Amino acid sequence: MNSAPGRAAGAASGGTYDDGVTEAAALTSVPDGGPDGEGGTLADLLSARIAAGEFPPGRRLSETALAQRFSVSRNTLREAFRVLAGQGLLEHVPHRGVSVASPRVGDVLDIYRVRRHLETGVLARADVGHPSVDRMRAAVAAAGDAVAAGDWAGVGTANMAFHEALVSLSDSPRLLRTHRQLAAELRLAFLVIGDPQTLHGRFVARNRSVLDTFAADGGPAAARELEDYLTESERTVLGAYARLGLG
Amino acid sequence: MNSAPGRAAGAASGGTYDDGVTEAAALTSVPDGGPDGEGGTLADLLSARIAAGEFPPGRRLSETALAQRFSVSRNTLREAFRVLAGQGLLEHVPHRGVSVASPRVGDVLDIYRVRRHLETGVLARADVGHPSVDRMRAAVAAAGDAVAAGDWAGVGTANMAFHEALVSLSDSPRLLRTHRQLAAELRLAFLVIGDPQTLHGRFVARNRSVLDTFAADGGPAAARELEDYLTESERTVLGAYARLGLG
DNA sequence: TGGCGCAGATTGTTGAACAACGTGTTGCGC
DNA sequence: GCGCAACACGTTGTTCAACAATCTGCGCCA
Repeated sequence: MNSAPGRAAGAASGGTYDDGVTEAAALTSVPDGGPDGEGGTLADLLSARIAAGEFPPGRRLSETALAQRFSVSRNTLREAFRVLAGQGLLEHVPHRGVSVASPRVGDVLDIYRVRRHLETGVLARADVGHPSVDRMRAAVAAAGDAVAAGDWAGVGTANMAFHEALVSLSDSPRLLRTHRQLAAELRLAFLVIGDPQTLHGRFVARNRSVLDTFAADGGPAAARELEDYLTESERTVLGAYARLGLG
Repeated sequence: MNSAPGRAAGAASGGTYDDGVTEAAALTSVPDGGPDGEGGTLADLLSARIAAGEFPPGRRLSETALAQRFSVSRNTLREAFRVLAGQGLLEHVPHRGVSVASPRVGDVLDIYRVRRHLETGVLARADVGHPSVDRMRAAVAAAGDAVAAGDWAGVGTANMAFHEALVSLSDSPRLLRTHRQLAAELRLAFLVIGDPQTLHGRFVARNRSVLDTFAADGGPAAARELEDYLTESERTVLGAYARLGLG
């Protein structure tokens, strides 16, 4: 997977982030322990900015420019780069710098393969009375509200919260960590496509349905439904990639 | 400075690594592309040393001491720390430094849970004609040779090669990456116990058996056998932990 | 047109310095 | 003696300036 410069989405060119603006960010370097939110570390801040689309996939990140931008030293920034590269959010090529990862078709295939493997396995073995079921329910409700409000970004985060809660059914920190990384990478793929409505809008009902099946008929039945759901989602993403000429 | 007096062997237990010895390591910072081996980056070098038991689990790693030891700057070392911490090999507590991760019982449980989930799932869906089957066979043979030679470290690496080849059956880079990290963490647990013969010796025959079942009866049957195998391995590790008073 | 070499820009790394934080110790009061 | 606050020390966090190593783009020449 050489770093073919993902010039994918047209959005890449527009973002002139290199205007002389410097942001003074309050970085504590100590995790604030909050359950969610962007955290206090530079890596978390960068991660949030990437997820927000401020640095589109494929964008090259200059050390000096970004260091000035965030009012940190190059060395500190490089440490954050290593963390994010380890999470698959950044691609690091020695002597050629880092750029925001730009998932290719092969990556999308792999991500969905692992997601299917992971999520269906968890759901099939899960206990219907697990506390995370409430979180799944809350996420479904939040997604519904967001849809009603036309807040597609909110739909996206609620959708991700649903699947994260689903993986939490396993009570496995490592499974959850792996899934978080997958979700972050997948979000990059969504940014490549750049059409949140098509991507997330159709699946809020499916989330609810999976949850209902889980409550009524148990894990294995819900897992089968989830597998179809994920495959359809994969097809949607791949279709969008093909339409963009990234096949 | 290029002496490199290789005092490796036997240094494991006492581990007074803070004698003024400085090792000049040839670090290229560009991955040498080799399929195995310790690679050229500082992070890879550190990782190999940790795996070799030179820095035992729980050991605190002083920045200035290690930087001198490897003849690198503190900043460079800190970048390597971030990489390894992202892989779960090091624990990083802000303002308190990094130490070699020391898996607790809960970690062992989680690692084996994920391994079962991952490896059995892969094996159940795998194709009997997959090229990695040859690698599995080679690993089994290598393990047999190592047992015959009494080379328990060799048995351990061959065992790990077997399971890595098994996961390769999925053709999924991300699954493979996750498994590599799990294996690295598990190796730390083995270092905590420190009895390679008991841990690896018993399982070479089981590897061969799983492989034969896979070839003869297909993936699902082999997966069932593998699950029992992993559960027994987990029990062995947990038993050793309990015996050490780490329960 | 196509390859060559050079200059500029960027990354990789170093060393020193200081700030911020944790930790262990000292000394005091009780 | 015991508990507790102030202090000194060591370590980590971060910055800065500099240089080496490497990549990239451009002009040049055949």
